[in-house]
Amino acid sequence: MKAKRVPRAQREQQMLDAAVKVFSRSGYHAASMDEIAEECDVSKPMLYLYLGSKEELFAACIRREADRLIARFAQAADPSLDPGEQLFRGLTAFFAFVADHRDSWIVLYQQARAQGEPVVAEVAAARAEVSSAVTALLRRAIREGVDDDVPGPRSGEGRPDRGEAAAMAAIITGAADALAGWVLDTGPEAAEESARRLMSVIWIGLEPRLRGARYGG
Amino acid sequence: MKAKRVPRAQREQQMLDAAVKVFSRSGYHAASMDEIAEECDVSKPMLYLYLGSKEELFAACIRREADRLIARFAQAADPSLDPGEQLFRGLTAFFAFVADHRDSWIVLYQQARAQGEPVVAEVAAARAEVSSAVTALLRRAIREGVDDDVPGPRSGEGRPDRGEAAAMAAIITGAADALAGWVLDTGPEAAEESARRLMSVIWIGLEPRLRGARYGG
Amino acid sequence: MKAKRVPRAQREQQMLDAAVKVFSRSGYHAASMDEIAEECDVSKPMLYLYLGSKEELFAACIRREADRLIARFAQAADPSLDPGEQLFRGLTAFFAFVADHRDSWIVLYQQARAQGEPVVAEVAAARAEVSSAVTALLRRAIREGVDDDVPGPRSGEGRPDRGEAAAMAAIITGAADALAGWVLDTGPEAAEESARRLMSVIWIGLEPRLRGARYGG
Amino acid sequence: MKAKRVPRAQREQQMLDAAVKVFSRSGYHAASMDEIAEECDVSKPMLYLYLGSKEELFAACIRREADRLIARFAQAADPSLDPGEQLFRGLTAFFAFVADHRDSWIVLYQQARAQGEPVVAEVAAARAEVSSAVTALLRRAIREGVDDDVPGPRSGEGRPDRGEAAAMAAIITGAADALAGWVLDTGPEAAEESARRLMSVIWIGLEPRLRGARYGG
DNA sequence: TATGAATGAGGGTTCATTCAT
DNA sequence: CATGAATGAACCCTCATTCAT
Repeated sequence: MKAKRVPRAQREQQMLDAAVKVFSRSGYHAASMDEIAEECDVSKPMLYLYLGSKEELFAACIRREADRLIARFAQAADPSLDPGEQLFRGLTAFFAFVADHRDSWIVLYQQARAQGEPVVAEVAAARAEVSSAVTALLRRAIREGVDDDVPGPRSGEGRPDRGEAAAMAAIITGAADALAGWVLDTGPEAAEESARRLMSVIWIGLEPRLRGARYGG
Repeated sequence: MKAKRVPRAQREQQMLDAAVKVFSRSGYHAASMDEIAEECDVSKPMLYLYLGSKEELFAACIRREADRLIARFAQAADPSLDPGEQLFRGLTAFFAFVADHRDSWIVLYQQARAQGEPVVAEVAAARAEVSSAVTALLRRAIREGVDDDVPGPRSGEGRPDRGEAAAMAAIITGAADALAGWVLDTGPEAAEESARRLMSVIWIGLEPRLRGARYGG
Repeated sequence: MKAKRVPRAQREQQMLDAAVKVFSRSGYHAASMDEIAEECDVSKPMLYLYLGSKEELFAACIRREADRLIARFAQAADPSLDPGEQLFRGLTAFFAFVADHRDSWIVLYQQARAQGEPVVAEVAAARAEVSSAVTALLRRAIREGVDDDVPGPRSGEGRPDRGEAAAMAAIITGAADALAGWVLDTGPEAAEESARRLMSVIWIGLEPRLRGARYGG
Repeated sequence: MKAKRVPRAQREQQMLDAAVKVFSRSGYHAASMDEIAEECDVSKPMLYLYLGSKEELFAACIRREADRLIARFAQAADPSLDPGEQLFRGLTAFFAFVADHRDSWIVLYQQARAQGEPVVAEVAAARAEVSSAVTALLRRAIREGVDDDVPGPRSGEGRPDRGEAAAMAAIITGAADALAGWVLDTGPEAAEESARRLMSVIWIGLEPRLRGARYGG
């Protein structure tokens, strides 16, 4: 209908905005390119010209939103702080992001998991990046013994090996994702409050664990 | 090919088996009724006669698999045990289920989340049931003070209110789901080992929390 | 609209009939599957179910029509006859086929040549079969010296080598195709008349050539 | 990229060059205006400004290439020579043209035939011009008795009527086209050699025929 | 109980073509 | 002279769903 001239770079962002909105609302498969095109007041051929295909469009969404999320987390988790504080601030940033970008997070968390082979690579890459940020944090914590003046096994059988950090990262991100979903479902609360909730459950157990304590002796 | 006469109840189970397999392999939308019909060697009209529609078929899958999962969990989490042991055994049962019924779990965890409005109700109901099992366990723990001979605030500002148990349940199930996915991706391990991993992070923190301790004071 | 039940084998033939008609009328690219479906009073999904894709449908047309044409030619060119008579009868059969199956021939001759890579293989195979029938005939003629009681170089520099027979076959089939087109454009005539026209130009020169005579000494 | 100012006449030739290349490579329908525009480093609006539409562009290609081909043929077939020599030299020029302008010939011969109603007129006109050059040559030959000192029926029942010359022209051009295609497929050879091949089959028979001889008495 | 035959509807993709600059 | 931005219209293909047997 209206044919307002807009430079390419800007149009692409509009398109991604619309796509995230629609993918979040309907899911990847149920979303139609017509719907997305209409959402950003552009004809379908423009979508294809700029973003290539539905699949590539979805991948571009994932990439953009994951980058944003990671940036927020990384910026908040200042490495000069001690690990617990880092994680707390990172999680606070994460919950703030979810509250601000509801749609982005739904696409990343709910839609991204369900796709088949073609999209999975991009998604896996994005999620891996998130996880590895946390993994890195945990590894640093393990290396440094969390807190140098606290006694505990510096190394030994109980001490979590470096590979286990990945499992812990999975646990933490999974727990954070789930809590974010719960907050979305039950009504908003301050990001700090959510982060504290999670830390209260996780960190209090994680800290001893990092020093080698295990459940069940 | 051949038209073997099979009683209805049995045929329905075959159909559900095939559907779970195909939904897990291709995802809800990408899965076609043709594919499912072929998988269980039945003509499409039979599928529709017995299960109604694609949506209803999916809902039936969710229902059956969720029931199985919950049954396993409930059976393992003997209420006469103390809460920590209950949770440990429940999680062990859960990880064993995931290992045994890979497809079922993929459908429940990865596909179910991504669907749009029509399917979502059934899925929500199923997940709610899982969560409420855990929530119930936590509430009992809170009520009983976890462990009666340990000092701590029986009730007070720090004490988690009954509503918060739901948030904790979300955290635990989310963490368990994520860890299950991690195990599936990185190679198998004993269900007990996974459960211990998770308990090591979660329970050591959860226990004090249940008595009122919070992160950050 | 009408949903008359017709067994598959028969429907497939109807579809091929319609496809040949439409491809001949509009050309491969301009022809739409809708058009073809309507022509044979069947819905598009049936076309795809039975014939696979537009490309495969076209290939199936080529294959069927080429087989028919070759069968007619081969049946007429009784190998017990002498080569000239064989060729004459074969050509007569060819011109009769073109007159009877105008559409088939248009698809084979005019459409088949113009297609890109994907279709080209099937077409090439079909055309090769036609050419090789003629090539075989010519080779036999060369081997037998055409007519044993006529003097001429049995073998020698002037004698066409076996490879050259392929060039001659190309010439003959090309000439026949072109003459068929001319007849279609200028009005019908008896197949025998067309064959005699062609033989008058070609065979009178071909016969000496087969014995080694060349233009330009 | 860069917007070099180029005078119209020259730009049009560049466009036709590019169009011939692309049409030959992809076929008329599969060729896209984008592809053509890119091939000659010009924006699409310029194509439309100068050449009008895809159809007109194709017609312009046909016209230009056909003119070139006819010019080569006419220049070589010096009317002062005797008909056989004329045809031989004309064919040699033709085969040389095909070898030099592979793309042009593919468009003229393979693509032009397959198009639907709108383009067909231009193509028919071009082909008619080619054929009529040969027809004129043959008519002159018939009128002159080919070779005045050779006995034969100057006129009579067997003598080919003037209309039949068109059929012969069709045969010759068809045979030449087919042989050109065969040469393109099987590897290059001198244009003279191809012409001699064709003359060896055709002319040796054509010459008597022009004097009234027919196959089958 | 069981199925081969059939379709309405809609999705992704591409193309020739035109403004506005 | 030259173009980046934009679109209406079609086309190929697939799917959930239903008759008629």
